[in-house]
Amino acid sequence: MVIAALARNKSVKRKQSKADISRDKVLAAAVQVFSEKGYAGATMREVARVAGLSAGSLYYYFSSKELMMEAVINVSINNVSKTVLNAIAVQPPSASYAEKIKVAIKAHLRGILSSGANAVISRYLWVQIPDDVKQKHFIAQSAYEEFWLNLLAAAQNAGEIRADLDARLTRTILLSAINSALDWYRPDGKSVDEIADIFFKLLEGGILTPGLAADDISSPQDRLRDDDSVIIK
Amino acid sequence: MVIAALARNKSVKRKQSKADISRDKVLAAAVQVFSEKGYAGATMREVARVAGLSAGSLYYYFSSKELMMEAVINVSINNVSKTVLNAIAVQPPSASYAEKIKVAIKAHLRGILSSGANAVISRYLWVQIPDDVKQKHFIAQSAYEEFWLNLLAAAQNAGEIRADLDARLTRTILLSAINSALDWYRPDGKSVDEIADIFFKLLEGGILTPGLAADDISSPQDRLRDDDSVIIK
DNA sequence: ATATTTTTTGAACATATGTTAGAAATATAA
DNA sequence: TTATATTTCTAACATATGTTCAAAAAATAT
Repeated sequence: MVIAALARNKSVKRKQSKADISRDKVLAAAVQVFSEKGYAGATMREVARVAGLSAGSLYYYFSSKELMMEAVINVSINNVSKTVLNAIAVQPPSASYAEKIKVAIKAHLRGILSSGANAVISRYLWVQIPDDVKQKHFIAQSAYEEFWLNLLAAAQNAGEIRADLDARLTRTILLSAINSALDWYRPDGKSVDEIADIFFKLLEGGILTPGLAADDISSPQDRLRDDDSVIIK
Repeated sequence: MVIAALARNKSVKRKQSKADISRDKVLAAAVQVFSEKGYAGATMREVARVAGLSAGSLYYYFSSKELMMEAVINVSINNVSKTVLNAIAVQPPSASYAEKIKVAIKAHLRGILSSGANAVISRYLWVQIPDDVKQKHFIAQSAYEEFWLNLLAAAQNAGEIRADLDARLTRTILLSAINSALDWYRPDGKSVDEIADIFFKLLEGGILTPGLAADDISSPQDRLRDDDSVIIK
């Protein structure tokens, strides 16, 4: 076990043992099943079936369902965060913040959609995860979110983002909006780049035609009429 | 049972029987537990505990967990969709599409956040629901989504929404972004109105300062350098 | 080829869960 | 009150699930 763990370490070069291959298969299966069924809905037996092993064998690699989940989350967060950080890193110093933000968005989108079977950081998983598992990965998660906050705040300082926006909330909404692609992205539909383009457009100009944006309007909830029919168009 | 069902019908006036009260309690408990734990993670015994009944008693009102879930989804979708349709209905004929959209967004936000314990249409529930249950409520769900598509398309025809946006995808992203509030909204943080305001601002002008929006940039994923450090600001 | 280590299996266990059914309790009607 | 219908409880069932463990199988080393 200890030796296998050492050999598994990427920095130690060695012929990939059978265990390494199996571990990868199991992890991939776990990603798939957990993302499809959620934490509670996923069963060890199904993960095993997808991985092509028997249920008992899973415990040779992950000593509990919780630990397995932990590995799955790890893979997801690191995947996305690495993809984004790398994309930003190769930006030339001359790049504007707006350009950096665009690159980051595209990379994040690519990151979450490329994780094989529909990625996983997803919120529907998050809510079901046992608290102690959450805690551990809260750090990695918030480090990544901090990165975004810094990026947006810096852009705001540089005057490239409107000053009247709360950077923190904007980041939250922005990331949520991108992550939501996990819910509706279909490989047979629009490409990742096409989707990214739409996001860019929305961020650049909003959805409303310039000059026609409506002012604040009084909230209507005070004067409901139940029998009113609704006609659009 | 049949009589009770009739009495429960809102259009038949009658003293609210004990069953009606209990059914409401059970349904409320179900909403809470399902939204906190997801479909698979929720147990009938916990729903019973929250409702203040024994597990067996639940079956007097819902003959299976699936049927219970169905009722929960129903409540959620109808809640939100009614709130939004009403809000739109009371708009004066003179209202612009931009105004209508604003009202609809605010109403939707209010709708999902007011559903007692953190609402439920949420996507993390959706993915876990048995297929046959999904099917039934697919109709209500898509009717509501159709409403949004019509609203956006009409606005686009009237020139109030930029012509270069795909109405369908814009709707999907917009609704997802708003729904994501379910994931991060905290009653002790910003108010619903404050959040709605941020959404308005984003839709109106995007996040970038006008005039500084960057042009398309070459995708960077081809030239990764792994050892580059990432410096923001 | 033999011995040793690594990987996988299959059956079994304890527990949790959805569900049922009859009895008990409560409310309603006569 | 008595009789009837409604609502709730308790205990039990069948099954599903996370997990364990000794043995078999496969890989590796001697």
